Amino acid sequence: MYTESIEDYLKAIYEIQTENGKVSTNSLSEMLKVAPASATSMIKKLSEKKLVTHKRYQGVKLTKAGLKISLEIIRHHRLIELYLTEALGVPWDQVHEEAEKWEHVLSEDLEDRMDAALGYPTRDPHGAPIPSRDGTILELDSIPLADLSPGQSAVVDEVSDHDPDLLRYIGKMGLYPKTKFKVVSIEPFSGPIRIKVDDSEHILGPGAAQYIFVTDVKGSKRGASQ
Amino acid sequence: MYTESIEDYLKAIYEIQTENGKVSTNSLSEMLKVAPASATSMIKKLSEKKLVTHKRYQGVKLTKAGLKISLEIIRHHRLIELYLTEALGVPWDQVHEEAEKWEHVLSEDLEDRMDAALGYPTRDPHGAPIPSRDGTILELDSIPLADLSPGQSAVVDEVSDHDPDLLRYIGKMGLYPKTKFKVVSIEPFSGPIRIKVDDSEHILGPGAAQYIFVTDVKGSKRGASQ
DNA sequence: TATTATTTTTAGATACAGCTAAATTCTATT
DNA sequence: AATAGAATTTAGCTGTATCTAAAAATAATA
Repeated sequence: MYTESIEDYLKAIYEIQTENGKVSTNSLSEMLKVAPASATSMIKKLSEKKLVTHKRYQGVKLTKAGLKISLEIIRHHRLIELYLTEALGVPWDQVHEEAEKWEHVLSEDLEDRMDAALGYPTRDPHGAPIPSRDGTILELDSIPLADLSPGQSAVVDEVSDHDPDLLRYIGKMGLYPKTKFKVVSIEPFSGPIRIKVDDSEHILGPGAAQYIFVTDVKGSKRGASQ
Repeated sequence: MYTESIEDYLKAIYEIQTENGKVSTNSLSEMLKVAPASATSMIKKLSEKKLVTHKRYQGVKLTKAGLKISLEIIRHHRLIELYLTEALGVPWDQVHEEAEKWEHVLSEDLEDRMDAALGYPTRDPHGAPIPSRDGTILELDSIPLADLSPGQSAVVDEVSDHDPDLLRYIGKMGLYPKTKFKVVSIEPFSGPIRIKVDDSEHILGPGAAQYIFVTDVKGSKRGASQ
């Protein structure tokens, strides 16, 4: 077994790798809220344990072994998030924080029990795919809501789970995963977006629209505002 | 918030205090499986934080503040044990180990949700009382099964939860808390005990009978074998 | 290209919680 | 009361994960 800290780093590396491609020392230190020097020394340790490859001054990349572990932790995290909402009614903006602690202490046995109790789910409450036990994960091809054009309709696929305020904001509009909506208008220059959900209209800040990913886009695409 | 280690020590001190009275450095080091010197240095730290009182070479005692924290952790532990058996079907010999890890990461909010989901229970799966949120705990006056006399009947009140093998052994005989049984015979000199549970007879080693606590004793008491 | 700015790494320190070995204090026995 | 044995404490060391400050390497800009 690895330390909690090692697990946190591996998970962070996976997430940065997936979202941004390159994983720099700084990006890690920011995500984990530690000093850059701390990230450097942990990278060294991970590298010695063959969990990441690292060329000095050139970022890190997960090895096969490192990827496996990070997906295990992410599986824990997402199963727990879903379990907490389904079984204990925890609001979706709180489950991330709880799961951050629980993911490190979940036994294989309990993982299986939760999985079964939830009916072997594939998505967490924010729409993020839950990796399978053997370490495969669904690749999403959803796009930011901000990229849609007026008149288009789409279905919410996933929302970012890091900011509870954002989640409450999104929740207030009912924009949960699998919710269908239509774009009424988009003001240019990253202006507000008017959307219609279930016949009620909402105005969405572009900051939020960046973190809502959608799929099943229908309707003609007009020139997107840069 | 206190470290996991501090919480473990406080919990151990409470348990030893309750079972044995005096809490020595050695008893702590044994229960927590650390070297005596490690216990000494932690005792020093707890003393500085006013969580225990300590006179050199004379054992420790929880302060009011220390007692409060230890009961909080024990509440977590026992709620989690019950939750895992009730909600996820974890066998009663496994819940202790899981709870040892979970107790440290349970938020107040989740504590309340589990409590409510379980219907505000007062006992854990082993019959141990669950402290209330405000830090009160039921004092049990049950006695070891080993102290009963042939012919007496009683009800299982609590069983020790530390040894999974023992729990499986007890479980095989159906001696769960609230189970009524009758003592058929007790061989002298700490010999085996014959008991009748639901019309089926079992033989119980005296080692086990020491860790099963009973209440509601009925029938005449004959001279107990020393 | 030379210089500045940014990023990353090294060096050295701190806190935590554990360890062993040796010294101290208490308890029990002769 | 003296002493042997057990319990406890002190002293000093280890490993993990963090930090700050300074040095080195890379990237950006004049």
